[in-house]
Amino acid sequence: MKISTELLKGVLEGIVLQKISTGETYGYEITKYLNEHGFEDVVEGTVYTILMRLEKHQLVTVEKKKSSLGPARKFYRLNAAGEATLATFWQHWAFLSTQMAKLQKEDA
Amino acid sequence: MKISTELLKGVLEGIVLQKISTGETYGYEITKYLNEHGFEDVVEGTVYTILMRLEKHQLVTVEKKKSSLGPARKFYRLNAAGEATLATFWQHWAFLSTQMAKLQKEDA
DNA sequence: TGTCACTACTTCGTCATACTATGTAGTAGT
DNA sequence: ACTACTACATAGTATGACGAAGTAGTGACA
Repeated sequence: MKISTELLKGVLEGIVLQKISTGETYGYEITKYLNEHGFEDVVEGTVYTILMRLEKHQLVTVEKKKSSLGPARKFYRLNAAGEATLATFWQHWAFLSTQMAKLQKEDA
Repeated sequence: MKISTELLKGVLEGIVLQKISTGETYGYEITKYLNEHGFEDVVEGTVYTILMRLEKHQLVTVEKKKSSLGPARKFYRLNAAGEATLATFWQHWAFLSTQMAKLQKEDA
């Protein structure tokens, strides 16, 4: 299913944070992961810009490691600020979901 | 709760469509409604730009009516295209919610 | 009469974010 | 050499929500 790009705004960053929180990972892997979990149309460029942003906002730490099958990978890990941002994200998401569910039932 | 503006992208338009679908209404009323249903910080300017967009995309019909306590109101109603867009919106929302719920549980 | 509060709509400029498109490079297999 | 896959980077574009400001109509009240 092709979700409108606008609907993904703000959401993708949260998903990337979530993915990183489950263990260090890198851009290419995140992209593949998203593509296999309902976000088929998310491309590398999008993921990399998010990762750059996370780094700029100091929510992650980065470590470059050589790979045996291709160029070096940049592994990302959440720091405390990143964990906090992720927690806030889920709170916002939960709140939004709740409100949306209510509005959808309203009247009908 | 103050939801990040980015998270609302695409969502607000859906909510406005939903609200209109429950009976003809106008900008000022929609704004008040949103403010009382979890979207406290949505301002008039935002709602009016959405309404303009809906009209431009021909998803609504508009009818101006005099009011007894203020300037005339522009009442909006969904047409067939609007109903279809609303239905699609809820499908996308449902899909997104489902995926998000899965990702949140993943690993943990 | 003048002022204020509330109702109601409009528009301009700004910002953040996702996407398009393209490019660079390393490794491995043929 | 060529191709495929892995991996990262970035310039430019479009979209949509928001801040801020303005315009108007009505009624209340001093």
